[in-house]
Amino acid sequence: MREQLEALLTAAIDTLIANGTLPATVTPRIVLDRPRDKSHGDFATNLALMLAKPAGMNPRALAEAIIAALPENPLLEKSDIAGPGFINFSVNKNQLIEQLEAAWADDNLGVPVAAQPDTVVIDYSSPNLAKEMHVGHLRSTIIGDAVARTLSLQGHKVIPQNHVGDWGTQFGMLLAHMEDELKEQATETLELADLETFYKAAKTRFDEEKGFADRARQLVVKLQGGDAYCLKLWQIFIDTSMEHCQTVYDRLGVQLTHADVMAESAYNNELASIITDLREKGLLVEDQGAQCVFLDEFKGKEGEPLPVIVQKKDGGYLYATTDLAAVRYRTDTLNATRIIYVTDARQALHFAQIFNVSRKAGYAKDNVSLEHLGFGMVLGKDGRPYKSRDGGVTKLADLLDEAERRALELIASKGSDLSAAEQADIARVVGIASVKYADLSKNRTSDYMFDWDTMLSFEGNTAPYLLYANTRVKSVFQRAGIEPVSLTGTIQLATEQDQALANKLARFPEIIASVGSKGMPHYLCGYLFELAGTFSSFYEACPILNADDEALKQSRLKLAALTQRTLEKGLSLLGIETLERM
RNA sequence: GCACCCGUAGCUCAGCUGGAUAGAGCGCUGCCCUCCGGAGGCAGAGGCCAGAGGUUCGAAUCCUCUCGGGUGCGCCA
Repeated sequence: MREQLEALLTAAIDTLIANGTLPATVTPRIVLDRPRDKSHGDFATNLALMLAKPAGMNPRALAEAIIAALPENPLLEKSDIAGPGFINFSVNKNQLIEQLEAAWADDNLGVPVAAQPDTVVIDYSSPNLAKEMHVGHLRSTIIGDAVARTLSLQGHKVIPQNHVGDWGTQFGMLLAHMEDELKEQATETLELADLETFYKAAKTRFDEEKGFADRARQLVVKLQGGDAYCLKLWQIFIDTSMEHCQTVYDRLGVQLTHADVMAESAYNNELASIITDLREKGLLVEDQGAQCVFLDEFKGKEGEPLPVIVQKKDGGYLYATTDLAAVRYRTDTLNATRIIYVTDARQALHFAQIFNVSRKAGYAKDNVSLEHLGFGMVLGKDGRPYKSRDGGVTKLADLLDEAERRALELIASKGSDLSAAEQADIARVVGIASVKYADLSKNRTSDYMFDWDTMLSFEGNTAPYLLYANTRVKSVFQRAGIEPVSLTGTIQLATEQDQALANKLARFPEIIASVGSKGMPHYLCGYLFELAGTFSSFYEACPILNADDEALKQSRLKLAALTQRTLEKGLSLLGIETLERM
């Protein structure tokens, strides 16, 4: 609907340029607002105000000209000029109904399939396998998953890449500690029940035990030199750690699988050629023994160009090198047209540099979009980075346990008549959903405060509220014994509330479009919350099963079913499971 | 020192590429249960959008400066 109107306006502007009303030099962005005030119509544009100056016209006169130049169309009921020169559009009611009927018949609820699908590589989660997943990995994992799902729905080819850290220097100390543990256990397989404990033990020995650190360094060199024994130990560790990750992904309802893993180490064989290539392209400069690419766009402490170091003076490679190799692989081999990185906002400079070098080296041509979707930190109620009670990092598995435990307490306290098993399952869904939704509903770019009470509340923009709203709509159908698919009548907009709900439902596709283009899942959360609220008002004011006549009843059932499907689809795009009862 | 992000109601947060009277939720106050799940609905109070300039027909939004908070900046990732 928005797209249709944008097309109409583009046509109108073209007409005005063709007939000389507007200078050919203007290339206006078509900006359409959804006015807050209903008296301003369904859409509004400030085009006339923007173009008044270049056209040398009075804004209101120009607005009239734009309206006159709009092609004949069934979409608009009327176009009014308001205030200094806004154009307010009212959409034809039949068009609104038609759109909803189309959405009704569509599994994707009217979300259009991209005309020119992108091949989107989305790099997210990417934990360091040396440790167990902790809160720090939560945001990347679930934001990335939500964006990936949204892009898939839009018909893009999505290639998730879990760029796990499996090759850092800390693997030396882990291998050294592992070697000793294996000797003690006298087995081929190592029980790594608690990776975090194992890591801490190795770290302690590295810091305190004499000789251990040296052994660790030697093992790194041997490992990176391809020593079979070291590789074997390393592989055992990596496999175990990956299994831990997969368990967390499965619990979180994140779609990542083993097939999406493209570890750092997978690029090992490419690193030398990256250096050679950069040198051939004249981008490489040796500085203090290190191989660097200097970028004029980035200034260092003294205002001098900042280097990106791609090879250390000892010959070792760095994460910048690996990231460059990854860009090349993603464009050359995966044919990406869009590469998205969902990482901590603190890595903004790093990615700006990588993107810059990638362009200069030709790893990413102009037709490839490189995007860093940064996100803020998870803070505790004290405003400091979120920590567990003992002050250490919180393991993700523990966090999810606590979420489920708290959800179960909450459900039990409501006095449910459901069986213990059902309650446990509901608690699982509600607990996980609450953690994810609390995160996804916040603006990605800012830090947010992690607060159990708020996220588990049934009031406000929370997962429990939306899950409840969804089941409540479902219950209308259960009570009436009606299958939504059996509904026959067409939608009618009998009252203000029917109309308000219809308008809200019709906006779903444009919300999806903005989530997909900006990688901002919180737009969808805000929309779902508004939709649930609009439904509540509708539900309060409009009898459904007791509607005045059968046609109205059918219409309202259809609006209700559409609301339910939209909620469920929206939540599924966020990677959130829904419930039949709660 | 330089760079990036942030500062919106008592609290937690929205505010979509500048747009019409700055919005939610919690908390607070007051209404609404002969009615499909009250885990609701309706209404009210609560704001110098950190501050000062500037650009514009129009600024929470863009530019400059100040104050306050966070983060990053050549051989970790």
